[in-house]
Order: sequence, then C-alpha cells, then structure tokens
Amino acid sequence: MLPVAEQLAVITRGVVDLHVRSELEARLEESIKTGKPLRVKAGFDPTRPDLHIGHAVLMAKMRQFQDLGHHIILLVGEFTAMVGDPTGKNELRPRLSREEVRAAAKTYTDQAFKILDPSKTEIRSNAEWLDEMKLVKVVELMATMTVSRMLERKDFAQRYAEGRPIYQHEFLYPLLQGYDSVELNCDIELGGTDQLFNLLVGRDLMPRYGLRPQIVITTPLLEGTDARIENGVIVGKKMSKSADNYIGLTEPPIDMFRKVMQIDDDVIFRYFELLSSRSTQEIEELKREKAEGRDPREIKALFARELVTRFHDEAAAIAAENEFKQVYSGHAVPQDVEEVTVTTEGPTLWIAKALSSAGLVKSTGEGKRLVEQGGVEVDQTRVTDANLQLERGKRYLVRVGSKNRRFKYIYVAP
RNA sequence: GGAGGGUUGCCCGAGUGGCCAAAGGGAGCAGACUGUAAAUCUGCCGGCUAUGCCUACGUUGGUUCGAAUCCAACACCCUCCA
Repeated sequence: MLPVAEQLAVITRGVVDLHVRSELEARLEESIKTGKPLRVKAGFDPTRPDLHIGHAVLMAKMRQFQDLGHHIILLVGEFTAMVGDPTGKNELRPRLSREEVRAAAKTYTDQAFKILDPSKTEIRSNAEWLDEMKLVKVVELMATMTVSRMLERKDFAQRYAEGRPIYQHEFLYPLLQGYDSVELNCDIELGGTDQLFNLLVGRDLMPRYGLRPQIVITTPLLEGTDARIENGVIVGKKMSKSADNYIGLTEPPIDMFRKVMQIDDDVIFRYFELLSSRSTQEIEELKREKAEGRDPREIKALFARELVTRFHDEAAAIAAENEFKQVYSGHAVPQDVEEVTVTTEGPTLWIAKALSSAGLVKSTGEGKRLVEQGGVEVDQTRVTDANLQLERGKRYLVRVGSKNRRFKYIYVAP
C-alpha cells in the first residue's frame, strides 16, 4: 500500500467535501499498519436505468480507491429505491416495483463494471436488512433525528418555505441510507454532493450504534452538455435525462462523439478533469495549447475518443470520429441509414406526412414546419416546398434536423 | 375536525363569460452567421393537408347562444386553528 500522503493526494483529487480529513489520515494509517483495506461504500438508487457520464464521476473515484487497494462496497438501494429519495428538483419521485428496481440495478452494475474491477467489488442490497426490519427498530432509528434537523436539508427547507408538499416517508430516506452504513460498518462513504446530507446522517448515526463514524467524501455533479462558462465560472444545470443535456453510458458511439463535440469549448476541461484518465499536468498542457490557439475541436475530439473508447472500444471510437467528420463537417451521408417503408392511398405522399410516418418527426405539423424552415433535405437537396409530394414506388434519402441529424431512406410503397 | 388560499401548455406565469389554442419569459427546434461550440439576428413552438375542424386551462357534472373564466361536487396541495 502507498504511504498515507500519496493515498490522500489521489483520494482528495477533485472531491468537493471531505469530513473529516484528520480522521481519514488516521484511518489510512491504521489500514497500512494492520494491512486491512478500508471499507468504502457508495450507494446508488436503481430508480431509473438511465445512467450518464455524470454518474461515471463517482465511479471513477471508486475505482481510485480500488487501485489503492481498498475494499469497495457497491450498495444497491433496492429497498430505498422504493421509498424514493426526494429529488433535487423537488418533485416526488415515483415509487418503483421490485421488478423495475432489479432491472435497473442490473443495468447499473453492468455499466459500473466498465470502470470498476468486478473482482474487487462487493455488491450488496439494502433489502437484505431493511426488508425484515422490525417496527421497533424503525422507531428507534427515527428517534435519532429531529424534524428540524431534517429540515436543514436544502430541498426540504425549500419546499417547506415554498409551501410545497413533503411526505413523511421522505424523511425516512436519509435515515435508511445512514442505517446501511451501520449494517455495513463502513469506514468511508462516497456520493455526489447532492448526497452530502444523507451521507452525514450516516456519519451521525453510526456512533449511536456503537460504531466509529464514517468519513464522508463527495464528488462534484457534472454539469450538462449545455453548460457555459460565464466570467470564468461554469454555469448550467446538472447533467440529467430530464434536462436532456446528458451523454448516456450506453449511447451509440456516434451520438456520444457528437454530443461531446457540441460541448462548449471551455466547458470541455471540466469534463477532462472529472472523467479523463489523463493526468492533471496533461490537462493543464491542453488548456495552455488552447490558449495558444490550438483548434478547440481537436481538444474536444481527444475527450470524445477517450470516452467512446471507455464505454465501447477503440475501434468504435475511431469509426465514430470518422463518421462525425464526414457527416457533420463534410456533409456526407452516414453508412448505416435505416430504410423505412411507408404506404399511401393516393398516387403521391405529402412530405410532411412521410416524415411523421417514418418517425423522423412527432407530427405532420412538425414535419411541415421543418420543411418550411429549411430543415429538411431530400436526396441531398434542401426542400423548400412544404407541399412536396413523394412519388409512389420511389426511394428517397431524407435528412431532418441539424444539430442532431437524422437520416432515413423512405420508400413509398405502391 | 374547523376556516381560508390554491391547481393554466415542457417549466415559470398572465388571464375572472365571447377579441383564448390562451399574454410574457425560459427551455426546445429551424434558418442566417459559424466550427460541430458560443454570441447575435429571424422565424417556429397542441393535433389534423386546414381560410376550417378536433383536443386542451385538476376531475366530473351544471348554468349559458357561448366557460380557462360563473355554480356544484370530488381529488390533490398549502396556511392557520384544534
């Protein structure tokens, strides 16, 4: 094992909160002396299987602990997922069935193992102990925390102040998550900054059960692909599916690549710092090169390639880069364009109708609008006539959109 | 249990009988300019081949020639009192 100072340097890189540093040092020292790895827990709620690269920030930190020789416990919040953590968006999360949770947990771990070493990862589910928890124990647990303490949590406080609903089971959530740490007797718990409150509840709870309090470390939440830099500070919503500013871990290579290339030129460094395996020095070097006039597209492509390589493979990354260059910079047609067959009653088919039947737009109204606005190409030529009729028995190559180009061959069946 | 306030499109938010498919803003989309990004400007932004029709302002019913707007019941949320 590495000496304490070196481990600390790795552990604290890029983290937001660390409670408490001196305890961490002591615990690392002890671990080196006894040869016992620290028990590091990171939990996740398998609420929805829509993982994006924002989640990968935490996974990368977990991986660092593994590389330092510590023991990672990946806690599946199978039970807590059904309770539903109050979201940052202050909406009540839907409660999920056990089946949905299981499916989501599977996709989560599949993705996590693209970063984590499965042989060094212990997967546990809190349903193991929470399913059978007796009411007396629940009451005991609830008696450890006051309502006003709960209301310290930002989103509770906010909702309370704004007169929006808070349900009682939501108060239970942090307690249950904290109790997981008691069951697992963790040395350290990791989470996103949004989890700080919950993590600290665990820390408070442990001594009440006769355990040493866990050390709490949080990683930043990655801003979405639509983030901007204003006055040197990154601004923008967190990456999320609902804000549609995410890069999914299972997205096709070309989409990953495209989305990275559409990130703001300066914001890309945030991504580098939180996700790239490049060293801090290398990243600084890239920043310097950009300042000296290197094409930002090249720098973004470096990150895009690294990302696609990690979640797919190197061949996919190269292919994606080539396709991107051809399709977006060179206006070429991608290799694998899907062909759809649409039918028509009459001798011809209205373009707007064809677009919606082919699934390229949501409605014929939208199709018509796009044509009117010049957002549609048929056989590589921009369509200007919103009344264009496609002929029966012919096959057309249609392109819709610009930022996110969609191509299809439309065959008008006789 | 009692009293009062609230529920409008993806989000925020105006609208208190016809001029309301519903102001304004945000988000989003398209075009121009570009680099694929930013900034800026322009246009669009419920559905339907439509000078019209359908669906929509929590739900259901009612009043009216006509309802997001008035009435009733219900549901949900909030506040105060118990």
